Amino acid sequence: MPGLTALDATLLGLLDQAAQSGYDLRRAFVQTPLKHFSQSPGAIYPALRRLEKRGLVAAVTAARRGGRRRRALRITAAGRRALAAWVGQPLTRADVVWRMDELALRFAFMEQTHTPARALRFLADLEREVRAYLAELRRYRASAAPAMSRTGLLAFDSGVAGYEGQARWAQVAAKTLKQRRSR
Amino acid sequence: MPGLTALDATLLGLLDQAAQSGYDLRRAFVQTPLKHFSQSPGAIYPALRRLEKRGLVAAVTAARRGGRRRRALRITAAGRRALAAWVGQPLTRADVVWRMDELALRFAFMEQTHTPARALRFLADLEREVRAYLAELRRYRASAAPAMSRTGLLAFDSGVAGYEGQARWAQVAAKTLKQRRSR
DNA sequence: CTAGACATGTAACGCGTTACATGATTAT
DNA sequence: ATAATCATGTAACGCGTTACATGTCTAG
Repeated sequence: MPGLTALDATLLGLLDQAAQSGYDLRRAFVQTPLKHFSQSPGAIYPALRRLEKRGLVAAVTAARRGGRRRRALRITAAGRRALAAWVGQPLTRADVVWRMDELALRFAFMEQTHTPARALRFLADLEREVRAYLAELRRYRASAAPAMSRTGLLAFDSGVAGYEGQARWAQVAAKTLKQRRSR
Repeated sequence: MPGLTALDATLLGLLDQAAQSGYDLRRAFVQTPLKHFSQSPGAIYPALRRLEKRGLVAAVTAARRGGRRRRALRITAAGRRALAAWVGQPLTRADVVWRMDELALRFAFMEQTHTPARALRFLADLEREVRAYLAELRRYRASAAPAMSRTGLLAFDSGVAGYEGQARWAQVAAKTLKQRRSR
């Protein structure tokens, strides 16, 4: 069984919240900040087909309510397991370097698939990995800065600032989760 | 003439700094934070081929210095024009939503292709577009927050914090460029 | 003379994007 | 009757990733 793409996982996560049609899902992508993760029907419909073929989603009795035939989809037990596995993957340095936005998605769906304690561990792992990568970036900056252009250096610093923000966010998010948990 | 991918543009930008071989370029990707933008030879070599076919880069007399044959490449006049056009594209909302990292790249290479005044305009455009998008995100948050899970909301806030950081960075970078310019 | 670093590639595969194509229903 | 909206797709195309395949020079 191959893994899930970020789009696959997002679709599963939304279907886990409520059964709905491909059109509803597409609207959720287009009309909300989820648009960041795709919005073209040429990606969403084929992805749903693949998920159906793998048994991770299934069609529910097609109600037709105005418009054309509606094929509402629901997530299956196997689908929930696949989503949980995707969310719960070990957090690696590679994720931090290449897939930071996917990490945010994984955290967003964590409440649907894991315990709050697990979410806290995710945040601790994230902060650790991000700070380790920050140290690497600062070492690189110290050695390469003299040869870089001004705009090159500023662009680099923008990336560093982004990771610093993520590290801070992980701290604050952990604190928030703990507070809400104790009440 | 089709556009350039981010990888195409990065290769052109590096070759604009110094003529070098595919292997040198690949090393630059693997060993520096450029790794964020790819590192596989299966992407870099085909991209170089395409650029050569389009006349944007050209081989220089192949010196062989240890190892195997080395095909050093240099950027052509057409290549510099293509790079400048890529860097100087109008900055759109779509860039902010889907291609934030490419915007950083464009700014990084801006000193090679444009005047400092143009770099300042880029930063002003960036800040304006990011703040406009932030307003949209906050409107969405206000309406959708009640229905969102705790981790979902926190993940959303991480994205908001990221964009806030970018807006602040654009301000600071502009100030820095102006200072260095007046001295 | 073998191992490893140097240097350049290719083949298979999957996915996403853009652009287009329908068909049905509601509003004017 | 026509336009717009709802709803679901497909086809072409390009690109990137992973994994593999060489060939050459240097160090031990």
